[in-house]
Amino acid sequence: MRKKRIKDSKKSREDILRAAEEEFSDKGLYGTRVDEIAKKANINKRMIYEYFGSKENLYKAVLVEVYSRLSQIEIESLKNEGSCTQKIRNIIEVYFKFIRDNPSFVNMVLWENLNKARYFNELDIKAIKDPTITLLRRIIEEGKQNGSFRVDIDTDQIIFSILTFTFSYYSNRYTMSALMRKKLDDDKNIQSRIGYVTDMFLKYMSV
Amino acid sequence: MRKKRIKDSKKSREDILRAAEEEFSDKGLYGTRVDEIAKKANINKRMIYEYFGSKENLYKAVLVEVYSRLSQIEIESLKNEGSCTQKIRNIIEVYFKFIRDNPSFVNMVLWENLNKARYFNELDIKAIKDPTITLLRRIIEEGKQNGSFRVDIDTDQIIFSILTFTFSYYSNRYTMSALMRKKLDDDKNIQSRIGYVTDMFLKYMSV
DNA sequence: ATATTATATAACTAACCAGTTACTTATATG
DNA sequence: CATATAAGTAACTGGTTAGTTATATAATAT
Repeated sequence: MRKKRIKDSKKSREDILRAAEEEFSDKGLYGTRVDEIAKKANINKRMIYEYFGSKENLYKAVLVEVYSRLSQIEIESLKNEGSCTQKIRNIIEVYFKFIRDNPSFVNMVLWENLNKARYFNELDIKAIKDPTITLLRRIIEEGKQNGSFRVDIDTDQIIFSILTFTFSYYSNRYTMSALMRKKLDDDKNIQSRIGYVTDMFLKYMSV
Repeated sequence: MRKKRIKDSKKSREDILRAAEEEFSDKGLYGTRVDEIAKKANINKRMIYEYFGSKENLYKAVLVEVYSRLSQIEIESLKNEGSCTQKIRNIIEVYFKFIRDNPSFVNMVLWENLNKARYFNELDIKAIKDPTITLLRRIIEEGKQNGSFRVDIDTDQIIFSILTFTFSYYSNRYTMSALMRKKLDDDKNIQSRIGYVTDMFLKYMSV
C-alpha cells in the first residue's frame, strides 16, 4: 500500500524529474513507461501530465538537467589557475571523472545521437555548452602564443579529440570491455587511461 | 494494394533481414515495430515468426550480420603489405571509411552499449572480432621489434585509441556537429580528420 | 470557520502491438 | 496428374500504454 503524499509541488516535480532521469537514461524515450516513472517517483501518473504536459516534454526536461550539470563543472574547472599545460591536464581529468560519476549523462547523449540529436537541437543545448568550448579554445590559443604549444596544431581537432576521448571511454565501455577483456570501469584502468591520454595529447601539442 | 509474393524462402529471409536491419538500427529493439518490418519487407508478419522465431532473435541475427560485415573488411585490410607505419596508416583509413559507409553498424553498437552489451555478449561477438585485435596487436609488436615504434608505448592503449577515434567520429556526429558548428559527415571534414588522427598516432608511436 | 484553489487519486479509454490461429495457394516430385 | 509440403495470407487475441476524466482532499486567504 502506497502512502499518501503531503502536498508539495516543488518536491513532486523534483521526484518526477529524478525518476524520469533514471528511466529515460536507462531505456530511452520509447522504452520508458510513464507508469514506471510514476511508480518510481511514488506519485500519481496524472501529476506527470500536470507538471510536464507530456512524456516528450519530460524527456526534454531531463536532457536539459543533465547537460546543465556538466556545464557547471566544466566552467568551474576551466577557471583554475596554472600553466596552459596544467590546464589541459586538469580539464582531461575533470572530464573523465565527471563522466565516470554521471552515467545518465553519457546515456542521454547516446540516446540523442541515435535520435539524430533531435531534442538536443530543439532545445539548443549547444548554447549551454558553448562557454566551455570557447574557454578550451582560448586556453589552446594562449598556449600557442606563449610558446607552450606548437602553432601548427589545429585547435578544433584537439578540442574534438579531447571531448571524444573522455566521453567514448565510457560510452563504449560495455562492448569495449568485452573486446579488450578488461573491466573498463575499474578504477585502476581509469587512472592509467587518464595518464595515457594526457601524455599523448601533451606530447602531440607541446613544442 | 500490395502485390503477392512469388514463393522463394531464401529471398524472403533476406528481405526480412534487410528491412529489420534498417528498422532496428534506426529505432532499437523496443522502438521497432514488427509490423513495420513486415511492411518494409513486403511480406506477411507471420513469415517473420516462421523464419526467425521472435523479434528478439531477429534482432540478434541483425547484430551478427553487421559485425560479420566489418570483420571481413578488417581481416582483408590487415593482410596488406608494407611497413608497420604504412599498415597503421592503412587500418585507420579503412576503419574510417567502413564506418562512414555503414551507419547501421554504428547504430547497432550504440544500441548494444545502451543495452549493456547484452546481446553482444550472449552471441559472443568478441569471438568474431578477436582475429582483428590479435592482428593489430601483432603489427604494433612487430613495429616495436624492428625499431619503427617506441618500445615503451602500451599496445592495448593504442589499439583502444584507434578503435575509439574512428568509431566515435561517427557515433557522436549528431551532437558533435551541433557543438562544433561543422558538418562532420562532410567528405572534406572526414578527410582532414583522418589525416590529423593518423598524424597524431604516428607521432606518438614512432621512435 | 469557510471558500477557494492547488495538489492528489483511481479508474477509464482508445490505440497499439507481439505473437497466434486457421486457412489458402504455389511448387516440386513420384 | 496427384498430392505433399513449403510458403503465403487475413484476421484475431490478450495484454500494454499514453493520455484523460471525474472526483477528493489538504493548504491557504479572507
